[in-house]
Amino acid sequence: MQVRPLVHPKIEDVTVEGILHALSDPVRAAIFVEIAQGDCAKKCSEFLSIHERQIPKSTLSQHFKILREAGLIHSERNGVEMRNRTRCKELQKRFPGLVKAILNAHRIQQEGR
Amino acid sequence: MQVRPLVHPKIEDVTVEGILHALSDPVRAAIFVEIAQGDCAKKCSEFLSIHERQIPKSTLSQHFKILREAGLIHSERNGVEMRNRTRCKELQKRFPGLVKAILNAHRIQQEGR
DNA sequence: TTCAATAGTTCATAAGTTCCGAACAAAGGA
DNA sequence: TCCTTTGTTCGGAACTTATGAACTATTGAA
Repeated sequence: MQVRPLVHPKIEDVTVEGILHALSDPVRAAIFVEIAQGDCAKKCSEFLSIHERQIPKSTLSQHFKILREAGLIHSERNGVEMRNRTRCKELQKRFPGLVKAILNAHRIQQEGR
Repeated sequence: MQVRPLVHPKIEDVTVEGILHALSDPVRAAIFVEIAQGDCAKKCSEFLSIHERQIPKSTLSQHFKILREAGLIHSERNGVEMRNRTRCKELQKRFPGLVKAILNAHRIQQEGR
């Protein structure tokens, strides 16, 4: 086994399909919402438990990979852990209003429970 | 075999996940864009060919089912064919700006080709 | 009323994707 | 060096999606 380098697409290669697919999963959407809300980068292991659900770490690792390769987050290895932050500013330039509308819709849906 | 009645969720049961999943497929996104643009209801068979691609009709039928059950379109049997229109107005009330931002993002992506 | 044509659905299965435990890698500290 | 922590990779099971063949349902013509 060998650990491959992290893949971050160039902003012009980011697709709507990729973004929608990544955020159509409730766990990934919840992770992204949390990363977007916090003002400092989050590490992966903070999400081993989310919304009263335990996520195995191999699954979590895949979720981060999908968010990263969709262009939604930027991940950086920092010693033994990983710092994740959103690419909202770049995304806002490429697809104005998209990420904001999705986050807003998720908030509306949460509130109606 | 038996043909089951069409399922249209109540607008309050429509989820962001469902919408994003439905529109994360390029064929479904293209179908939805076309239905949204036209000012009259479209029938399914108009999409047997889309973006230079031939879609088998069983596949097309599944795509319409997914769009319908995600709450994105309303389908009505009209004689031998089906009339499909979007539920944009209701969706705009439930998740303001969401559908518009997605359609806009798809347009931006199309233009950059 | 019977037949054929048209539009779309269902079913079975093949192909593809996702989930998750076990083994691994990489970095830091004792 | 060895242990701990954090995250990745691998492989198989579980789930989802795509598609051809067979079907239903409606219409119109003979």
